[in-house]
Amino acid sequence: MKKKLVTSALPYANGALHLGHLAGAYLPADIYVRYLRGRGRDVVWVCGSDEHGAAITIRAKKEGISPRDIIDKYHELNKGTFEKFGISFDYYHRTSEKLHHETAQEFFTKLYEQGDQFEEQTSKQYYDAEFNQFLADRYIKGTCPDCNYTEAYGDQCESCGNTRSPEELINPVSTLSGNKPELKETTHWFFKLDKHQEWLKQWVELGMLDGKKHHSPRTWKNHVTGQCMSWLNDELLPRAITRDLDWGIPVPLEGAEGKVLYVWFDAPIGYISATKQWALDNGKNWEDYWKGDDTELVHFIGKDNIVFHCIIFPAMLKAYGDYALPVNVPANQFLNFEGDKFSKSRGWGIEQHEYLEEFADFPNKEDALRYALTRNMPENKDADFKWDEFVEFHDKELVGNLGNYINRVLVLTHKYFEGKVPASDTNLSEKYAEVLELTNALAADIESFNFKQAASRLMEISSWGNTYLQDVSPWKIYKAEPDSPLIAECMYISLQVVTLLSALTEPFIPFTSKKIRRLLNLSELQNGDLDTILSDLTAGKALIASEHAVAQPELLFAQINDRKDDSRKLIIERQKAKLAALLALKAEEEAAKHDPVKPEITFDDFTKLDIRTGKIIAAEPIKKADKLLKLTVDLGFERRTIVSGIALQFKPEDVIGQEVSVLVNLAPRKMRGVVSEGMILMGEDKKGNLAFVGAPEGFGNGFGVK
RNA sequence: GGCGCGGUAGCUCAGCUGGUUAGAGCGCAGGAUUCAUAAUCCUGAGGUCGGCGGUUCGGGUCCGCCUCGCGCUACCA
Repeated sequence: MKKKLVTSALPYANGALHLGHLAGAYLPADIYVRYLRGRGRDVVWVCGSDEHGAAITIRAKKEGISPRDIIDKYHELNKGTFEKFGISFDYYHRTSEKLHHETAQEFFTKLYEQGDQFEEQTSKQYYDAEFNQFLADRYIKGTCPDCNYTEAYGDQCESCGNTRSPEELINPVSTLSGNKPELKETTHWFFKLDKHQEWLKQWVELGMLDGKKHHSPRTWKNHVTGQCMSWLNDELLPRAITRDLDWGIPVPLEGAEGKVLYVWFDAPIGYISATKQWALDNGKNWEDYWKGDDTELVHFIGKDNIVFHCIIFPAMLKAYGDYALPVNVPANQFLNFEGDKFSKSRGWGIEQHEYLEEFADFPNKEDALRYALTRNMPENKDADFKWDEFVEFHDKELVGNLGNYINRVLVLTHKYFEGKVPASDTNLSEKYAEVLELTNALAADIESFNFKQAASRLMEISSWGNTYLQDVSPWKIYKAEPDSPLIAECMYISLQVVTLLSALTEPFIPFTSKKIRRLLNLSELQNGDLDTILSDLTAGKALIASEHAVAQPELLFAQINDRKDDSRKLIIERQKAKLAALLALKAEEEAAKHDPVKPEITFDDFTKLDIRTGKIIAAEPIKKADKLLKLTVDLGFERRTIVSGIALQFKPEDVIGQEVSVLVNLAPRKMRGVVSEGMILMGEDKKGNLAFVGAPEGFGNGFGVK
């Protein structure tokens, strides 16, 4: 069996993680790795904090603390929270470590020395003269040309959500000095991704690498292959891998002072440095897990990371040479929260550590959440986390099905056999048949990354147990014939199934698994134990021996909708009340929202605008543009072609004859190949509905609007 | 406009390379049972598999067109 190297996306050490993150890249990996350990596989699972990038330095500046303060805080928080949820990384590293800096620099240097992997490009970028430094996109603020939001960043406007580039911003300002930045030339290194396009395509589409079969593409998820192919069928472009910034990994070249590796270049190398550190601490050789034919790499990520992990990082690894490429990248889609995206700024959703605090008095809260997230994992499409579903999974499946089953078996064992596993000469192979089939299916589900289905198999197994108990009904037999061997047989088999469940639950709900082991009075599971149990099951052997004494029954889960104790229910009610309050607040804000009044201008400014009345006399759609209409406007003294972004709301035939106001002295601009000579004035309401602003019918064309 | 993913019972979702009467859980209706946390077990009702057309002996499953949802991307002077 080959070694396995498993990675989970490195969390950015600039904030806490929410439930969606857990369900996306950490919980599935944990299930997978725990399972592999149980099967006795040689597996290493690494992760760590991603601690570079401009977002961290900007935040530090804003809060008057150092970047180090921020990354230390969130590294500790995220690491600790993962531990509390039983997320069992072998190593949780951080990219600010010296070992990582060295590893990333060495990686860069080796590619650089090959001569044909990188190219230098010089371009003009904004520069802050006072601080003597180039400005990363995030360091530039200005007015968004789309929505007039005055605090838009150079890479994105947080008000309208559109992506930006710094040059588009109106009145750009450096966030460092507050001055207007100047454009200045700077040189950066670009990774020539285009060089790798051909083999990448072969690799993703056919699973072929260097003329050999590397993996079966059918085992990859549709949306993963799909997104990769949409990139690979297009033209890949060289990507900048350096930035002008003072926080990060210095570019290890002469004359590259003030430049660092771009975070996305250094972050995935974090998987390598984490493995190195783990190997150092455990007396292993990291290269055994990264290089050669005896190892398999699997990346667990969210869908936003697909391109990095399936195209860019593999290209980097291949360019370096020797490294194994991932055999699968089981990216999950996104988890929403009660119908909307998780959003820290809007307070929508719940973070992992918040959950632990809010549910402090909820018994088995870790497994309750792990289970709910697993059963509703966004494996192939976006999913929605709802408290009602959380309650349902908990009370119906964990309590009613699994917990109840185990309790029934233990109670009956004590009732009829003084807490000892009875003896029986039944044919286990025969009795195991259906359970074995379900168990094999569960294992296959995990190995093919179908964790949602695998979790439901657990329920099928305990459901089989419940049905079996019901079919035999030992309590009925007991009334007529207390010494019947059928009772012993039934309990003997049921105890085997409970023992099996103690191991099968481990990857999913490890805290519960541990409890079940304790109730059965069996030792804690070790690596490889699951494998032994599965082969015993296959061979029809006993998993728990006759005469073995089990512990006193104890409930594994406390029902939420409990008639006698509403404490758990109240916790859920509190969460729901929070949601209702947020929704009310949202509606209120929505109603009160209005665009801020723009900065004052002079009358002279106003008179520069030449606005005239006009009438649309022709209109036609523009090819390959959803939102644009090509309009011909009669201004009385001339006719003009004007391109207007109204096609989503107005059909060409509806606007002909429309009276409009036109800004006529606006500089012409070409859009989708059509030159627009002016702008039609439109009113726009909160929902984006548009209305023409024009003189009444018959007013006449070409008159000034003042 | 381009690209990707999805549209299957009231709800949440499974259905691999096409093959007999389309499945599960929850919910609903009826029944059984009392070992068990009002838990469990059985039975039942419910779907023209988004729409139209095509390939095929046969299509939820393949192809084309259309439509709706989500995401990325271009365009909103």
